[in-house]
Amino acid sequence: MSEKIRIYAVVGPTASGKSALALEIARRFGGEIISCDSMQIYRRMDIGTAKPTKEEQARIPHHMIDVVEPTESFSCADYVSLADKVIRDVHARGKLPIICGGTGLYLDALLRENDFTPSITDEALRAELLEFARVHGAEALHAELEKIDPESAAATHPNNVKRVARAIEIYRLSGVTKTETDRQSRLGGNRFDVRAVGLVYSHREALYERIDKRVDMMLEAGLEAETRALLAEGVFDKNATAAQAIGYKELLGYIEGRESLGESTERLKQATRRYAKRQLTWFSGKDYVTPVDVRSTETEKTFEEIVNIVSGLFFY
RNA sequence: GCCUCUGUAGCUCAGUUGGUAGAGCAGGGGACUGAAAAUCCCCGUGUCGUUGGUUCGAUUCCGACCGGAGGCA
Repeated sequence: MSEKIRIYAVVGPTASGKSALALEIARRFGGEIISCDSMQIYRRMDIGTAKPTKEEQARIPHHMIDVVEPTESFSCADYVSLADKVIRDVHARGKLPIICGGTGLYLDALLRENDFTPSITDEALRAELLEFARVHGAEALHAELEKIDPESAAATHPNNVKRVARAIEIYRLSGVTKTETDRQSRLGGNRFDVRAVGLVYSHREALYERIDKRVDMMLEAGLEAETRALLAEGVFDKNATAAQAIGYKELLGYIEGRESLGESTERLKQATRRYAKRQLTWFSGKDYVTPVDVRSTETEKTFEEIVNIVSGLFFY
C-alpha cells in the first residue's frame, strides 16, 4: 500500500461561498474540483442547485456534476465509488483534487477507508417496511428492530421511520446487524490524507441574507421554468431522490396554483435556511474540518483574506 | 374634538375571577454509516405600552398619558 493521496476539501453550508473559494484555490495551485453535492449530481437541475456555470466549468475542470438523470436513483455508495476513481485520476495527472460541497454524508463516506458492507439495498423491502409502519405505526416497526438489534433501536427514535427501516433492511439482507456493520466500518482509517476547511458564519444573519438574495437571483434566472421542465419529465411522479431538492418542490405550490409566488418563495428561503443550519451542525462536529469564520458579528473577511487563510491552511 | 376597541415572546394571539404568563409560527440546539437539499429529536423570562393610584401584592382593577384600529362629527 503506497502513501495516501493528499486531497483538499472546502465544505460549509449552502450559499456560504464554497464554490468561488474552491475555484480560486484550484486556479492558483493547479487543482480540479470534485463536487460533493447530492443534487448537483443530476442533469438539468442547474439553477436550483446553484451549479457552477458553464464558464466556471470551462475554466477549471469540475467532476461529479451532471452524472445521472433526475429520474435515476443515485446513492451515497455510488458517489463514493465514482468520486474515488475521479480523485485517483486527477492525482495521477498531477493536479490537486479539491472537494467542494455541502453533503456531509457523502464526504464522510468518501473519506472512510474500509467499507466492509457489501452492496445491500432493496427498494421493495424498504417500501414494504415503510408500509408496515404506515399501517401498524412507527412504534410497531421500531419494536421489530428492537428484536434484532436492540442497540440500534435504542439509538434511533421510533419516529425516524426511515432510519429504523434501514437498520432492519441491513439485517434482513446481510444477516448482520447495523450496529455490527457500523462498528466494522469504523475500524478502518482514512481513505485519503485530507485537509479540509469549513466555512462558517458565526453571524448567522449574514448567511441568511446571502441565502435570501441567492433565492431571488435563482428566480430571476429562471427557476420556475427549470421546475416546469422537471415536472414535465416526471421527476415528481415517482418519488425520485432528485425531487427532494430544495427549490423545486417549494415552487410546485405556486406552479400548481396552491399558493402565491410570494408564499412559495418564502417557504423556499426558509427551507434553505434550515438546511444551512443542519449543514453547520454536521460540519461543526467533524474533527477533520478546520473552521474558517467568514463573518462574525464584528468583522467580515474579504474574499482575498479567506483565500489567503485557506491557502495557508492547505499548503504551508 | 368626542366615543368604542386595542397595546402580552421576533410575528399572530390566548390568559391570569389580583399571587409576575403560554400556544402556533419564526428562531435556537442536536442526531446522522449506501434515500441525506432527506429523515428525526429537544428547547418558550418576556420592563405583560408608560406612569400614577387602590392593595400585603397589579400584567390583571381605576385614572392620566403615549401608540394603533374603527366609528361619530
